[in-house]
Amino acid sequence: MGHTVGATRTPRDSWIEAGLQALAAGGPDAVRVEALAKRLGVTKGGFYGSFADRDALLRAMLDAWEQESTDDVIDRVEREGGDPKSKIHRAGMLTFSSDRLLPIDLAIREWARRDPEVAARLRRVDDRRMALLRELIGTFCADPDEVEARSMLAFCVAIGAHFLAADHGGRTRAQVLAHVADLLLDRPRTDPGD
Amino acid sequence: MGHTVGATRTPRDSWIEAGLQALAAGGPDAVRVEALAKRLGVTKGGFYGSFADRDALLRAMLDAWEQESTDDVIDRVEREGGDPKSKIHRAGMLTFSSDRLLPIDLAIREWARRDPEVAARLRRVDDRRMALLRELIGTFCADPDEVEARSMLAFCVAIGAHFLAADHGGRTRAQVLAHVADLLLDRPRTDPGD
DNA sequence: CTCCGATTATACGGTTGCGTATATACAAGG
DNA sequence: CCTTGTATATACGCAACCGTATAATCGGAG
Repeated sequence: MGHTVGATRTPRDSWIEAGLQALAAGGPDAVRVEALAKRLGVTKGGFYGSFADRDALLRAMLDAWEQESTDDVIDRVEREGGDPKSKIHRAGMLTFSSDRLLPIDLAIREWARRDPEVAARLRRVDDRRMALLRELIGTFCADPDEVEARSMLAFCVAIGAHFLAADHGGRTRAQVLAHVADLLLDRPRTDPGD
Repeated sequence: MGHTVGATRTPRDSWIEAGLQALAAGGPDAVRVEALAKRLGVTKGGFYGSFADRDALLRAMLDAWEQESTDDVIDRVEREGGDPKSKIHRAGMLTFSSDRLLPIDLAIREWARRDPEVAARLRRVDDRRMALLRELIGTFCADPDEVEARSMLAFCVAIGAHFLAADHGGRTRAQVLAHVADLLLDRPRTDPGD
């Protein structure tokens, strides 16, 4: 009876990856089954063998993203070591400078404002990232309230810079961000008079 | 011959306002002519008397938003006076704490990432807001680079806080933001040793 | 009251997208 | 080579939405 394994011709992961690319490029509304099929060079015929419906794909996409942008990133940051400041930089680079993860992250942030289930997942991810930030900033800043404020600032800049359209009066965005990093990650100053 | 003015039964502004509400709630894709008509208690019949097509409505919505969130806000901030710090707070309140303008602003920010015309409008608006921030922060901070960095930080927090899902370890979001405001808007410290 | 012009309702054709049903093509077992 | 099970192509019904065409409706002028 059992003839073979029946290796899917276009595996489940292909749909997920194409879906994440579409999400990054055009938001949740751009994740359309037929468009993904076209992009993969097939028709939607095989889609419903791997997923019950479009919603199942969206959930699988969120699962993949959550995995990739928490465990994977944090593991790598911890494994490669370095001082706190360079760890923060590396964590930021891995998620917010990756051509792959950054657009997905931003799209999911927009999505989360309108879908509670997505918001819950984003909360889990952001909590882990903030915990990492707190831990690292706490190594050179004593006041817990100020640690929290600086972590919030660092996180908000990492995200907000991509939603901000303003110029900086001759300066490069990168130059301004370098100065911002100085303000947040140098000069421990917990209180005037040290 | 001229019989009357022909006052539109559901004026152009009604469509624009309904469109902005839909945009705030569901993004650009949620601005659908028939849905707005239903919301206004009419059918789409009269829509095409006020607008050439859906795109014309979208442009008119952006016009109205640009007007309302630059001139109107800035005029009011300047007219009501006060010290720089309270002006910044008032400007922030007017745009980023308004139940009306805030969701529209965030939706347009998402939209701008995918539509160059929207991005150009957002740039105009953000440039004016940043100019105001620079001017106000410049009143108590001497170094122009640091003024720029602090302005960037303030703006990024105002936006980013709404895209951030993390908790703050027992603290309220408002408490953290208060400490953030202290860091950014107090303690002029341009250099250690003043 | 009657007529007129502008506004809106209704009906239509075209497009896009989801999910299902049926038929075809492919890879491996016998 | 033929059988068999799975993956995919094709075709279908359904719904939402855009923009247009035509008919009904409303408010004021005469």
